[in-house]
Amino acid sequence: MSDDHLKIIASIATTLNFDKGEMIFHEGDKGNGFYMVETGTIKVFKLSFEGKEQILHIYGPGHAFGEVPVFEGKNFPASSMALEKSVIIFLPRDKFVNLITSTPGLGMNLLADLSRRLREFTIQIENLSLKEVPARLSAYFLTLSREQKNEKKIMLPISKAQLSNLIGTTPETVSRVLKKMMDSSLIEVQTKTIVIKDIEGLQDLSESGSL
Amino acid sequence: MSDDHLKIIASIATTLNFDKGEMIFHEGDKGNGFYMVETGTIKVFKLSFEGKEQILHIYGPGHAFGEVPVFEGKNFPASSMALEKSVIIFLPRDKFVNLITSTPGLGMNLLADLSRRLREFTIQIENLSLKEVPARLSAYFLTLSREQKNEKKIMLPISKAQLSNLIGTTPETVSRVLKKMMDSSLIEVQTKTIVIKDIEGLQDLSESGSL
DNA sequence: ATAGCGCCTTGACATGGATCAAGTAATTGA
DNA sequence: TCAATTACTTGATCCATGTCAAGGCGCTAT
Repeated sequence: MSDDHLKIIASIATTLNFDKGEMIFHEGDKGNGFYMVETGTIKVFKLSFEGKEQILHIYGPGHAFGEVPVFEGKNFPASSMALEKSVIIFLPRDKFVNLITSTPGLGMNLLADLSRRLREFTIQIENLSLKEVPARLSAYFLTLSREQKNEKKIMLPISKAQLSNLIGTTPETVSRVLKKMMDSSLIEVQTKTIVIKDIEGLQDLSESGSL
Repeated sequence: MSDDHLKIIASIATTLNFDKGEMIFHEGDKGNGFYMVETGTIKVFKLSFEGKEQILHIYGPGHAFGEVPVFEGKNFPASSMALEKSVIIFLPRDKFVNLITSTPGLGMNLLADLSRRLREFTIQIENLSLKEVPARLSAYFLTLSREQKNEKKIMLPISKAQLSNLIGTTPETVSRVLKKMMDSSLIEVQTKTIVIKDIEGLQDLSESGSL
């Protein structure tokens, strides 16, 4: 979203504070507006009947979320929680809709934003359905490596437990796969830091391979 | 999408014919426009390295698809194939963008459309990650039952092989699970027709249960 | 009709990853 | 800084589902 649009939005929005672990909205709630991360980190996730969690997104500063029900006039398809102390901008539905219709260009930006998210879901579905855990983990590290410019040394922005819920597995499996990746000299792990030792190997693994 | 918008679109679009099995676009192609099914059925899908397929959408008459790259200015994140002889409406990118910017209201409709698709993906991810095959199959039957108004007797719109790719499994597993569902008197299967005998049981199964 | 070809079913087997349980490391807060 | 809580690791076991292989059913076209 452009800076101009951000300023317009900020001027009519309210800010909300959330502590770590606090819920921002629940699946099934009426979608009453539009949210944006100002500081902190949030997750958007689904819980199964038995309490298992699948994370759909992790968003940091500048990211918008929770718009889907605004455009559809329905309720939230997933829940959201602050992963740390966070400041969230909130824009009520009616003001937001006015804004879109009165601001040409903003609509196109939103279309692009939703499209990007559809693309990401496409990849997530592909990963869950067509790839095994080692491939999903490698793909995640490669994504982090691209996002953080420090190509070889990446910082995990979330705990390994959250990571396992993001890639659709368990902490135990993540732990075991990380070990195998170290044994194969693909990476080195130090708590929250991962050093990529063999980026080609990681790329192969993320596409097809097994360990 | 409203009838008015459909008419406007039809007036500047071209129509394309596809035979069963013909590709409409390939993952990675430049997104050069926007498609809509006029007659027939199409699938949007991903292929893994090893050739395994995950179907993302199955669309019939009236459904738009392939817009994501238009808004993003990138390439297709998935491929599309006609599942039967189909007529497809195609609108080139530049004409489409003009149309959106010059037609207030259309943008909001598109936002709603993309939001609906995000919601569907959310459910698909939940299903793949948090539910087992019997739950996914039941959920699919319940969706069909809602879509087709003939509550108890539903018609499979696709082959069981395609169905297995849609719910992220194999024909063998579908076959076995269907058998178990018959043994439990949840459904009756006659080739392409499914009769729901115990809708409550199916609902339980789609949420939590195993057979 | 019936031959032939896909689609579907069934069985035997292999395996990735979940779960349960116990121990170890790392953070947090008083 | 140390205790307490939480996060992570490791091992043993189990199970759902994938894979391979063979057989049967049902369309479609001649």
